[in-house]
Amino acid sequence: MKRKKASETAPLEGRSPCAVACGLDIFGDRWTLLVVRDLLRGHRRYGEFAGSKEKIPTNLLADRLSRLETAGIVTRTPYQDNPPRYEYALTPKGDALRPIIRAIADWGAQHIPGTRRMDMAAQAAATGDKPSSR
Amino acid sequence: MKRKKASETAPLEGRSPCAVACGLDIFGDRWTLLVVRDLLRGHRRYGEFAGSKEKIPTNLLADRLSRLETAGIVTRTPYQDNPPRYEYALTPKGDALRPIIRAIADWGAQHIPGTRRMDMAAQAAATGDKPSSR
DNA sequence: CTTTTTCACTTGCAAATCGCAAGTCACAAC
DNA sequence: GTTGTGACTTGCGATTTGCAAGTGAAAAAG
Repeated sequence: MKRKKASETAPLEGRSPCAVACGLDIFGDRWTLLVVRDLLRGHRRYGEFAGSKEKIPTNLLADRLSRLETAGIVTRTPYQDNPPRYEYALTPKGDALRPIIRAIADWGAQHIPGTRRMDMAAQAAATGDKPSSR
Repeated sequence: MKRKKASETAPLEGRSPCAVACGLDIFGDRWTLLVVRDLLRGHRRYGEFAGSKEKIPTNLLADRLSRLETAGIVTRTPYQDNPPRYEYALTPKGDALRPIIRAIADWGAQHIPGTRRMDMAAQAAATGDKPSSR
């Protein structure tokens, strides 16, 4: 059980006072922002994340979810007691990552051939962007 | 000597057609976007990147620079012949990463106590943002 | 009521990556 | 000629990945 200690709003490592550096300490890896992307798409349960086409290894999925929880980005609430099952949701702090995902999706769609922005629920609504304007 | 082959605009691994996933395959790690940040700040030479306060290990710096080069995000041009010395600069594709760095800086400054957005040269000008309004 | 599935994770482990320290190479300075 | 500087490379132990298989409990199937 990795649910050891969160010591509230942990100061993390903090390798520098730079917001970019510290942000990357939290989600700078190949999987974390992908589970955030799935959360933004409305995924709530372990199996839904594991079922995404990128096929995250289940041990990493469990690890990333628990890190995101201790980082205050997702919440983990039981939706059934026996056997204990939880569902995950973004906190406001997690939802605030949306512009980052958006920016990455924009860049990728424009600069990596063969990729496309996939539907992100309520994407336009949340940022006030017009679908037809850029 | 990691300068092996770039095979033009390589199709990369491409673990899915998702722009976010493929973007993360390129810069989804703790250091890559940090050197992009430094490039946006105007850093040009190896020593300048190595001198940033996050203290990237030099072997990783060399590796990240060559990956960024093969990804078409930075260019490496000699500024002296003997001994051969190069300087690095962002391509347009690399400069297009600016909104991502911006989004991360915004998020970090707002959600990670003790961090702040550091000056990013010509940040406002490139995005049409007003420095005094937020 | 016994067997099979499903869900949500763990565990094991080989292979890849990281990060620190030290080394190299060529010239420039002292 | 000894030291310094810039740009890397090399070694290597420690950590992290990623794949496969296992676990536990209930729900569905036979």
